[in-house]
Amino acid sequence: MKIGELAELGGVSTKTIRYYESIDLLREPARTTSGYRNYGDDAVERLRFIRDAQASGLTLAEIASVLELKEAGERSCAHTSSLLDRHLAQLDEQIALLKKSRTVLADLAMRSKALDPASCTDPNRCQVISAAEPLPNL
Amino acid sequence: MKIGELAELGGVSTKTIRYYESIDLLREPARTTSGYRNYGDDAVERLRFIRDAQASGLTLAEIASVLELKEAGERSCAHTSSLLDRHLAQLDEQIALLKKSRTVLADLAMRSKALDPASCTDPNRCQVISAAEPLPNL
DNA sequence: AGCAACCCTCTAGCTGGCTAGAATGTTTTG
DNA sequence: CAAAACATTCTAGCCAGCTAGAGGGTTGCT
Repeated sequence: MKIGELAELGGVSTKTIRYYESIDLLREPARTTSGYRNYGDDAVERLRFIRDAQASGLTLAEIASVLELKEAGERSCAHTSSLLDRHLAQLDEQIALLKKSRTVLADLAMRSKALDPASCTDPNRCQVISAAEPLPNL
Repeated sequence: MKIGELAELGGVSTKTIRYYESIDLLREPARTTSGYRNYGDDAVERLRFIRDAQASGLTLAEIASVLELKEAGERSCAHTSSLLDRHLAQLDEQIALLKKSRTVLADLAMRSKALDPASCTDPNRCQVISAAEPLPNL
């Protein structure tokens, strides 16, 4: 199958496929005599795996490492599992941070509505924002 | 005050200050005869305002627009207020998305531990990941 | 006079995940 | 047999927010 068909089946663009190849996420496929990439059916599987793994929050680099391990004959799911665990922890952290931000931001928004605009005179300061606690880094 | 001192007081690097100037977030300061940037005390306020606003989740572009309005003599906090409201909505959306992702990811992680590794043989697929629902885009 | 610590401008690169376009070659369809 | 639809490689750019380095000049102290 040619790159266009693979792109169609995998739900990505041909450019994306070539890009994936360039970062060694997809192996170089066979070529036709005229130089066109010629994929087998397994390429669709692999592409979909990438898409699903990406949707699970793994970066392309991480996906590459999973695929590499699998290609090397690694039978265990431990690597994938630990990646997932790590992402779960990150996700929790992120959610906590966002919630904290939300609290502060909601506070700011309320304050901005209660303030007297006429008292807002300093061009380098904003009462709404300056008066608030700084948020944790996102 | 010279750039190094301002950087120190503002908690950023001198490179960052020059960068902010390059994107018109900071105005061009006066210069000494030898060409050094020479800041007044208000620069510290402005830099801190930028930092605080950034911590509130505003992008540098948005901060620039707030500062621009203030410089133009805008007395009302309406702009800032609406920016904050918009960010609040975005934040809520983001949190909801992350929570959804978290649920799916936790499910995946559990599944990966319950699976029999020996049955994981297809180098292009991973039972853990392929079996799951795709997550919403992050 | 020498040296460190500061400052200047300018260009280029980083992160991640692509996307766009130029210039060219091939395959398929009518 | 011509046109369209596909394919190729290559270079360059996007987003945001910086950071690094080259190759200089200035300031302040001894």
